[in-house]
Amino acid sequence: MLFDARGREGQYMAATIRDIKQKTGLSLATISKYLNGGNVLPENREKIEAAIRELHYEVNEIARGLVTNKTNTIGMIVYDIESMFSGVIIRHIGDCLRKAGYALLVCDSCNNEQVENDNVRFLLNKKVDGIIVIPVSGKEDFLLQARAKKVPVVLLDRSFAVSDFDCVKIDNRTAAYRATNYLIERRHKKIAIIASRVDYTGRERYKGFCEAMDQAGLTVKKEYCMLGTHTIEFGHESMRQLLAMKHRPTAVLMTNYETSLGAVMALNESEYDCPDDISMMGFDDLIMSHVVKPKLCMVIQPMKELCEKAVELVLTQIHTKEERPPIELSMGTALRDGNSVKPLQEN
Amino acid sequence: MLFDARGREGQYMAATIRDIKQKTGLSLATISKYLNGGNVLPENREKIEAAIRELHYEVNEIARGLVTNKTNTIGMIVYDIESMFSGVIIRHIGDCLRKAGYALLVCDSCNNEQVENDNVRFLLNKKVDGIIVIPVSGKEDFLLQARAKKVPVVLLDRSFAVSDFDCVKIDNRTAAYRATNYLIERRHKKIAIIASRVDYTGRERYKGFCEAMDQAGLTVKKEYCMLGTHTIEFGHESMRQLLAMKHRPTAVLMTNYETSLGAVMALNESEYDCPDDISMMGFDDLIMSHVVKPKLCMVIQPMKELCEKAVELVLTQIHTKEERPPIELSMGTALRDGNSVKPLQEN
DNA sequence: CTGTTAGCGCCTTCAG
DNA sequence: CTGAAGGCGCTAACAG
Repeated sequence: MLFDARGREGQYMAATIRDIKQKTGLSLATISKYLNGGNVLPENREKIEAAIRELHYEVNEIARGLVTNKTNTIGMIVYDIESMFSGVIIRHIGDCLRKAGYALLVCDSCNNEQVENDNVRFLLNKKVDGIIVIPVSGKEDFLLQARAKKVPVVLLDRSFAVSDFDCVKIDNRTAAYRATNYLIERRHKKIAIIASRVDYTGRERYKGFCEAMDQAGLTVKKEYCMLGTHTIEFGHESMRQLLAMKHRPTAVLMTNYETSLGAVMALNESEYDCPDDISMMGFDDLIMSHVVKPKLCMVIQPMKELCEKAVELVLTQIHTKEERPPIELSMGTALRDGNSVKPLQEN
Repeated sequence: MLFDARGREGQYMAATIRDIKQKTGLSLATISKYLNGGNVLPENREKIEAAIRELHYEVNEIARGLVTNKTNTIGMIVYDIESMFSGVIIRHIGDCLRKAGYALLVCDSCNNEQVENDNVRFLLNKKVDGIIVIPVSGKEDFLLQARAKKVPVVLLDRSFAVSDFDCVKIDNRTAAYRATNYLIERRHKKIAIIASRVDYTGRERYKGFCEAMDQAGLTVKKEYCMLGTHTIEFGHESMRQLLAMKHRPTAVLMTNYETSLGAVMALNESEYDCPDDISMMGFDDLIMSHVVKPKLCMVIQPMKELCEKAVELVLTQIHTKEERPPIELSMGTALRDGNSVKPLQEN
């Protein structure tokens, strides 16, 4: 049995502010003030610091949080932790937050709205100061609990049709519009698209695609529009179907990372060659474009900037008490060249 | 200004156990007991449940944790959140934990020992009940703080040379040994290896490689041994160098996911073809093998089982107070066939 | 089964 | 600048 300075018994008890009170003879208030950066007489400061070293004292953030109602922690909810997209985002968000003196708490929604909902509860329970979220779908109900508790929320990458929350994303419609135009300019007419119909982002990209086609006087063939889930599987199956068609498209636009991956897989398993048999244009460069041969043409999102802005938004929400209307930031994208699109001849 | 039942004022105050005491006329103890699943008179239970609904009461886990000294939360520290390997692990760990009624708190070490160290502190501050960690390197110093506080720790995938902590991993030496043999059986003699010298795991795999070579009477050429960091960049640069050699190896063994990725990238950028010009064998199937052409031969780790065991180990540590010597679990691997290894002719 | 009384570890008024 | 007292929200003994 161990007994500490206060005569408590147990396996292990961390030193508390009281232990250092006992050691220094100072009052709790003085010590607390020191811990929070207040002014203390030099000799007292000495004493306190010595005691802290000696007792290996560390502030109990839980107890502190209980009274201050702050944790200096931001929660992040990603739709799918297995997606490389999530990994990159988390890395950037974490970096920004660290610099700002905040910690990050990550949750995985497993592409499941129920889990997503639980995640918000969990973070709220952990009393995070704010939440950054890449939602699973287009429904924002699960965020209402945060709103009710006045916890700042920022949407990242995927927003909702009409949203009441701060949001940082790319201009999805324009991005898809330009990517489609890139194909059209190279004389492609039979263009297919693989997009998510689950999230708002996917639907926006689909619209950009249609706009570009319409504007070029090209008809959007219904069987060329593969609208489904935001998954590798869907990308794979869609590409498989497209390749099996009697009238194969000459080009395919994959509008997110997962479906891009799946489509490439399907192509590799087939007897067809890119770009000779079919041209491909992807979304989101995450290493994969370098691993795959030929190098994919892709729409590039400014990941780091997106994250910086998202962090900036939560932190300002936290530091300004007054309510303000939600801010929606829309950033531009770039088109990165590759060898996966073959210019067709004038027919 | 809002005033709640107790006359407090402020922007927003969650209902507390006291509010429901006021509403029901019951004592704190009774309510607390109800909340913790104790037996309460039916009529009182009614009252309490009504009050909870009415006030939207939710337990404040922070306050609860302060007194129980438990959080029902496990911390997980991964060496690099951008690695798909991390994503897959986190998903599985999260699933297991959820089923067991525990929450997961994820930290990214950014491949940086300093950050790794901070992460442990962070988790300890958050009073997690246990920690599962995939370490950055072979040093275990950063875990001593956890040990000092008697917080259970389990190492996953990467262990240390001599470790004092529970650990779940694969039999790295045998895995590499078999992979090498696979190449040797196909008459390869000039075999190169790309491995990490940073972590214990990498060094073990290197040993397995050497053993197989020795046993087959083949010499391990020094310039064929690329030992460096566990990164895409290193894999890329190593493969570049190997391909540029006058006496190119006929086969390359990439001993982890990151270097496998990098090596494939380098190959794609080169004028060489796999398996005609060079054969390749990778580690860790994470979709990539399907995206890459030709399909890679790979060593497959039982990811799900690894995670299940890791969770099992932390939870038992948590639930049994007695100290016991550390357990080290070593699981077997499988070799998955592909088209990336060309059998050579009898020379 | 219920109520009372102490804390958990810390911060924050207020006097001095 | 310092000290004493009260409370954050909840649980854990005890009595009854």
